[in-house]
Amino acid sequence: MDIVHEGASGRLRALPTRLVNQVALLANRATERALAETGSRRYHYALLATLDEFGPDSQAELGRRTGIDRSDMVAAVNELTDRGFVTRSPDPGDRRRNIVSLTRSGADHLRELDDRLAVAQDELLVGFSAAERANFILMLNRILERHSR
Amino acid sequence: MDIVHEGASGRLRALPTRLVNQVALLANRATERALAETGSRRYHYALLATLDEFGPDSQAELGRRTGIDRSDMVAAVNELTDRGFVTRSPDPGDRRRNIVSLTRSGADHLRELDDRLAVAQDELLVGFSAAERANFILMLNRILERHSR
DNA sequence: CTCATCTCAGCAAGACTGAGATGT
DNA sequence: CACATCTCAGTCTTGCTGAGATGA
Repeated sequence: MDIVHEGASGRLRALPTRLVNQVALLANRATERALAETGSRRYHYALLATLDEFGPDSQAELGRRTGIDRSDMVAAVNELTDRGFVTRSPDPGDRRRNIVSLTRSGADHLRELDDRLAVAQDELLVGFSAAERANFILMLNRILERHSR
Repeated sequence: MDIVHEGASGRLRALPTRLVNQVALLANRATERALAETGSRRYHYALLATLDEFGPDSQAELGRRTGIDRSDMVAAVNELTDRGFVTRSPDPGDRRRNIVSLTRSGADHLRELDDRLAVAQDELLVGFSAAERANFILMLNRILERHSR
């Protein structure tokens, strides 16, 4: 969908559910541009960032923390193991589980993604002061909090 | 994707491009619930609202105003004509064009969609004061304006 | 037995591309 | 000729469902 603003109807310009979608589209374009040459997608970043912060975890738990569906997790972890960014090994204490761990090279890759995504944030929020940006993040988090219970 | 907030990593909780996507997911769920029994989707609403505000228009122009792709416009207009909400007729002045017009019954349907979508907005923005809501809409519109040029 | 985990196959919506036919 | 419009066929990504196999 092309981002329409100038010629759009008043109803549409005042409809939060639509505006959020239009902005999400911009956000995704910026993200895709930022990650284009890395071979990674946003869900790869979510996985690496979560492993970095919480340490090795089962696929099910990673799904809960990142929002990635159990169905899509398999392929995502496969892709990261193929590139040497994570390892997958059976949990000795619970043989249903795979324990996914971040490798050194995965941590390096994560840092590169961090840098590139920072650019995408700046692109999306051009013209926002630090305070406005913080406020925007706050409002989004408030909505998510309200709906996560 | 399940909306994750509590257990998510700090990086992800502070990443606007991701937060916007998560909120868009909530927005879409609310919209789908709201429109579920109407037989219409959000792009139908965008079309009807645009026709109501700007009057009969060609498919190409409707695409520009709503952001619906030329490719998807054909089916969308078909669906609305099948339900009697719009009519499609050749433009006598430019025979490449189809002129799409809102019918009386389409205008009635639009009003019903308006009501239902108002509920979805309230659902998405529960707990927001009128001022906060206006501010949120403003920030989203600022982002869209910055990127539409 | 119930429940959790991992995996696979496949669906649906939305955004988008390429190309052809028609007409300006 | 270049260009705009409408249409069709098909792709890609993302979020999701259902079901089977394994094991706690």
